[in-house]
Amino acid sequence: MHLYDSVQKTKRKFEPLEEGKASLYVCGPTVYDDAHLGHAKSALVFDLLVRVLRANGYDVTYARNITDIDDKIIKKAAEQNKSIKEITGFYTEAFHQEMQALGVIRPDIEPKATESLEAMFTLIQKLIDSGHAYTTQEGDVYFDTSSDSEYLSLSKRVQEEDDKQQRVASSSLKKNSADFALWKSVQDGSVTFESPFGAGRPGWHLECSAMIEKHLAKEHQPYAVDIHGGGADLLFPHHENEAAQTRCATNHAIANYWIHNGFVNIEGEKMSKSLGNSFFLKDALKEYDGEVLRFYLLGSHYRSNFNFNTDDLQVAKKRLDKIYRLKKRLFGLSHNFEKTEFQTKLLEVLSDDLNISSALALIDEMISSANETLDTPGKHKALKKETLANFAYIEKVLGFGVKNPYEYFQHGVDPQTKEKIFDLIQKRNEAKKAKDFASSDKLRDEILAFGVNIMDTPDGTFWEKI
RNA sequence: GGUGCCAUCGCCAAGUGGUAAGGCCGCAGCCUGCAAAGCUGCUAUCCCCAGUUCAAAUCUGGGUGGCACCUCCA
Repeated sequence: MHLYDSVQKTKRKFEPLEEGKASLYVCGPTVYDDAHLGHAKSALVFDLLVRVLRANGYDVTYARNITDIDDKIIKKAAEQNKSIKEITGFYTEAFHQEMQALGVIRPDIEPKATESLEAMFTLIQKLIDSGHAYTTQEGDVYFDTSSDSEYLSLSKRVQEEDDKQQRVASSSLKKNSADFALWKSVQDGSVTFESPFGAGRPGWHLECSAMIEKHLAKEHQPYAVDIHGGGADLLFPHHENEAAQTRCATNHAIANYWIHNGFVNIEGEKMSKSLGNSFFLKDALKEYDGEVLRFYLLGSHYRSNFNFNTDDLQVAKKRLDKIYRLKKRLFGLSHNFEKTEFQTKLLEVLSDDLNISSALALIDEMISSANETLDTPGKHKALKKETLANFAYIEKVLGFGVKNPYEYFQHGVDPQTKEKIFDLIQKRNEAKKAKDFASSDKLRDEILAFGVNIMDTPDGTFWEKI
């Protein structure tokens, strides 16, 4: 398996610390608001990575954190006159539900900042003891970036030359402008956590380093985890700082491989609150089947920037439809899991830095070929079994085609409408039987008005929501 | 200003040295009462210029045009 390492900027063969095992830590959401399409993309990318690693036989330990200590959370709680826990609990639950709708598998470990404070204290103390951190007069603890000769090696940035000026300009008590808070002292009585360094709250970057040490890191390994992932924007400063803390506090680097997923833009514009075009996942899920969103968001390479627009989403749906139409042709048949050449090829392209486009091309070719054969007379028993086994593999590795095909095509249609459609189809079939095609075509138009396509097959008339 | 990424058919999008995958749209056809679905066939020489090479979309140099990050951010 090969993965593009966004720090070394090259594709590297994946060689885990322990043979047959893989550990993966991904930066998860800060739960102060609804998840947007960017969160979805990131979660989906690492979901795919975990699935492909597992398909390659790795015993994967997958951790994705929940940041539940944050200024924005505290602010929101104050605004809405709610407790921190109410806010984080609500958005964590919403996040979980939305992830489930997208078919994202739950991480093996989902650490929360509030449950990892001890690990953070340990890390801070180590950094203070080793001279990599200092306490200011205000009671804040900062990481001393000048004490780390490898600082900025991750993001390959050049140290700012204007440190002196900035120190004069700001009233900050930081030694270097790049220094970042490990612990922020809070004296105003707002939400605080007790610590050996006084009351306050931890710095964001520290959370991930601490959680990795607590849950994944092992003694005598050169790296704490095999793979560390997150959105492309996290490389600097978040991951740079994480790497610095871990490097200076422990005797290992934080990660061997770095994976960063590309950003989601909406209709060509960056998603942001200030632009007002934030596309919340919950809104998208009201309109589209979660699996369609999964298929669409996963449909182009994880590293490229993704331009979300509804036209492309419709195109993606059409492509996913093809999987389900063939599944309808095979509905009700049983199969054994047999290994096919298709599956080998599929895993091969996915193992090359998650080449989803090649994978989809293979799937389309497999579908066309199966349809072609099924269109010819005969029972095609072997082909059907093989195709079903292929579909089972696609479900497992890609999470596509996991639903009942009939239900999939009825997404978003309420029971009353279904009944009406059913009645109209009955009437149309009667008209057809009487060769009253004028009436049957008129009835078909009525059905079409519901946004529903119908198709006559040897097994009867079926309908699909367009 | 610093750092980095990208530029392939109308649209989406693979391919990092060996002569352009796949999907959508379009056209022609098979099937169908007609459709829909399915199937078949057709449709690009890879932003520009120069270079390296037997061979380049793929490497090098120079342009042009997009984009991202630079301590809120998946």
